Amino acid sequence: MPELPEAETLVRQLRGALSGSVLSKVVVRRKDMVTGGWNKLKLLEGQKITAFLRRGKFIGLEFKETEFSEFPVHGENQALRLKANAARSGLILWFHLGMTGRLYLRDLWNDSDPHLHVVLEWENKSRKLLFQDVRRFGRVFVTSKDPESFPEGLKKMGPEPLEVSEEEFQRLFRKRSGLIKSLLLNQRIVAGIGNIYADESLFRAGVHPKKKAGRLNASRISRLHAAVREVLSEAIAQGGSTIRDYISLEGQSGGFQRFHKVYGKQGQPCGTCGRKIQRLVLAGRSSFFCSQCQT
DNA sequence: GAAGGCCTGGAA
DNA sequence: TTCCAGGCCTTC
Repeated sequence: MPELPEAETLVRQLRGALSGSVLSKVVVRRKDMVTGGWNKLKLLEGQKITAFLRRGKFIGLEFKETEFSEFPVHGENQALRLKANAARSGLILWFHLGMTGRLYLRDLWNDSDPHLHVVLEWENKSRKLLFQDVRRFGRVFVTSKDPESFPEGLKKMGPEPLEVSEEEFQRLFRKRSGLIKSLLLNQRIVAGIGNIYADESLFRAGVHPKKKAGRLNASRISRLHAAVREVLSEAIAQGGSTIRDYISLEGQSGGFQRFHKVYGKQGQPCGTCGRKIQRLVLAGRSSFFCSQCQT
């Protein structure tokens, strides 16, 4: 459920709360939540955050070795040399929140919480950054700054929907045989859209979720492009949507769920035409739509 | 293109 | 007790 607007909200709040902070301690409480070697997180201890990134639904904290430890490492200690080399190019700590992942700040953490997987402590800061995930669909991992080192999911991700031009958007969906909603959810085509914002965007664009993309004419794809951008921008302005699990860095709920027109509203009247909102299952997920307004 | 599996808590 | 939520990957 944390989709692009929720990730963007968290990134903005992280930027406000942790800019320039030095990571003093990493506690990995559940190693299998970290892909590609949990001990790589340990390399980040002593490093300073230099940038806050978002790509699709992924949240990235970019680190750089602090000035003191930037001195070249002499001697035969391989681990230290590797650490120094890695640090020189810059490392990124990535989070994907899956469905129930949470990233938030707290002074204290509960050692008996089985869902608290990673704790990050900061120099001169009492608050810790906690990564919690009940259903464990989320992931944490470290890469270098070089996109070639990114895992497939990040490397092959499609363009950002808030940046993609209309021409490119047309190209992405034109002549495709797949169902439009499946394609919207496909991160390799366009990044960051999940079930909620796919349904809301399709409603706004007046497009039925089971419409084959290739059957949409240019003006309808154009309308969908605009709808996606509007829905995502408005959701960001509202701090995302909280259906059940999502909370912001400060533990607040999002506000955009109040503006949902179809998601989760099966049986309720459509705000535009009054017909009952319907639900169908597509690619294993619920799809909510208005059969009158969406064709 | 569909379906199953991962995973858990809460609803039916 | 069973079912359902769904991001993402694998398998058919």
